[in-house]
Amino acid sequence: MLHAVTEGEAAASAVPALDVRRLRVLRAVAEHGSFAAAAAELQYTPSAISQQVAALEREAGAVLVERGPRGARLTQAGLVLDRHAAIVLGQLAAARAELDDLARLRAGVLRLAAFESGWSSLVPAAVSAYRERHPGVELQLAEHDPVAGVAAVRAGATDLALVFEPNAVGELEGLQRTVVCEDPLWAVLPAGHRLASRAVVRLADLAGEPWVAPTAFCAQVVRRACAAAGFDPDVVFSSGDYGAIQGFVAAGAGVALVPRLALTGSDRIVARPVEGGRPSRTIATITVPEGPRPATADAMLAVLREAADALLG
Amino acid sequence: MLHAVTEGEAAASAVPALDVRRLRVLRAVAEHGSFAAAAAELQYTPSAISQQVAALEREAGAVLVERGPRGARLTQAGLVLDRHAAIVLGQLAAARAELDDLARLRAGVLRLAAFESGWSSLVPAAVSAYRERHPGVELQLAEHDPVAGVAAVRAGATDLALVFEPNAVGELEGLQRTVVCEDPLWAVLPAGHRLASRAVVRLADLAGEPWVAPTAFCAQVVRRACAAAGFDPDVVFSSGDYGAIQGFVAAGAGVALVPRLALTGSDRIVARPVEGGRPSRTIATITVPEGPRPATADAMLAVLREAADALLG
DNA sequence: GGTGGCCGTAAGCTGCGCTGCATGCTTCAC
DNA sequence: GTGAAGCATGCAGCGCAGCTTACGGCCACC
Repeated sequence: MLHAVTEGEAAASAVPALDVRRLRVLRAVAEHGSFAAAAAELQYTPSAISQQVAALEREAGAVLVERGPRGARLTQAGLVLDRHAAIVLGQLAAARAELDDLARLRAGVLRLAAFESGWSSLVPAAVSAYRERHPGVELQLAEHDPVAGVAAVRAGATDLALVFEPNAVGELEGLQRTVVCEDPLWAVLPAGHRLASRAVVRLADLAGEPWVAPTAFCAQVVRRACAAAGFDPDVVFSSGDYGAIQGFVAAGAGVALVPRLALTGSDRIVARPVEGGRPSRTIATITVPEGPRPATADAMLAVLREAADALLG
Repeated sequence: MLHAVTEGEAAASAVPALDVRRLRVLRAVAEHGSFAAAAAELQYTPSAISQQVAALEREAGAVLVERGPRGARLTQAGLVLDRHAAIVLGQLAAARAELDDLARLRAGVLRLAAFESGWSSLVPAAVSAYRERHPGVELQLAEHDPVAGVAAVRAGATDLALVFEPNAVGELEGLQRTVVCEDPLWAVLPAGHRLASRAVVRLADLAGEPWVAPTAFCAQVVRRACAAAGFDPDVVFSSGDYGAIQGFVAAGAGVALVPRLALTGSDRIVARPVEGGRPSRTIATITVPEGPRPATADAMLAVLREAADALLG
């Protein structure tokens, strides 16, 4: 260090900081009325107490303890410092308690970002279970598409992003991805459709139908499935919302592939599992790695998995 | 130490205390957003910051800082601890400020115990000047005879005892005595007395008079003065209160010796200096020694001396 | 007048915590 | 693609804070 000593350093050396360990010693002396008794409580020798108090008096710039043959008693300055010491030590204890609450999920925050169709069943079920299990944790919920969700995690704006795949998210460098479940795509047909009576639908049988397809991020999910079945769907309508898509199907506009967790259950449509290839989207969570990640996020991941298991049976 | 390790100790070693110096480091990291910048502010090397934060995370039992290639960012636990750290450090600063106020007499308490006749002129004058000079200091006043005053100082119940001598106070072991002034004894005569026309009275001339004398602690003061003048006063009335004594004299009951600071100034009596031997009582303060003594007491001693000079001038 | 309890000082040793340097990683510029 | 810069981190080394032990002075009590 070649720099000249700054004013700050000079002041700091002239007025040394009050050492909290020594405040603890002062409190023990005040409580027990003698250096020897304080030493016994703190598992030190009386000599150590004497040195600590002397050092604290140097730091405080005042005599804090009146020594007598019958023990020790605090001076006015000592009483003042003792009062502040009680607050400081109490605050440190409060800090430790809150850290403990955080670790044990009795307190804290979870900021969750989820894609739109997650809100139809998975997220509500998980949030409800989470609130019941960890009532002390504050939940802050937001809707983000996968790309925005990952960006939010990277920016520190959210703790856990629920995403689906395939998506347009690029590299996950420095982040952690954990699979929640495989969400199977089911064929959705108008109630009177010729294939509506079948328990299972082959995707190739829908090759010639008019299609209602999702837009934007969800588009890839359906397109890949159809490509795997060997055809390119004839899209007559499209929407970014699976609810709207199912509405179009109910109106007889065409057929669709919809993730099971996004099904609405209207009686004007039928939803059927798809055989051959078992098309699905993957639902996963994105977080920062283990260390910096809050415990509230791990707990939410567990709850999300349980909710998915329950919903997908 | 043969005792087994107690639970408290085991817990203390398992959960080390949060070090306040490290909280300062955490705050700097939070403020500047990187270990390197925090190191620059605190005049440390980045390595030291890294080690301090690592140690603090061990103490806290949680990861506090999310390290990235673009700097560092606090985790939820880190933010919680940072919030508490702000309070703790603020409280320490407040403690230092209050100690400083105490040393500079902008705050604090002075507990003053004074003998009865001190209240007639000396103490009111001193208290008035003290309040004006140190308005931040709280004054707690009590009346105590010299013996009780010294006992109160010894017990820590008062900071400064105003006493007179001679008195019945024994050893002052471990206490400090400081003379405020010599308070001359004046002869007090009824307005029409045969010696009332003299500017100065010889004590021996009053040997044959009927006397009004003080009782208790003040008795010695008068008895010694008369003994020094070669006679034993013929006491016809006595009272513990110099005001009452002067009332008796005004009523013509006899003559008296009264300290000048206890004179009332009635026009039915005359007070005259005494020549030969210059009898007096000594007014002094009793305190604990220099170190433990609050600065408020030293200031009061100075004010008492000034007030005495002004009154006796 | 001895004895025990109190606090204070001196000497010595342990361990914390700093520096300095080298390393791995990422980002940016050319 | 490659070099330079910035960041965090691990390791060796060393200074110093702060503990213990030992001893002394002081006072009260027996």
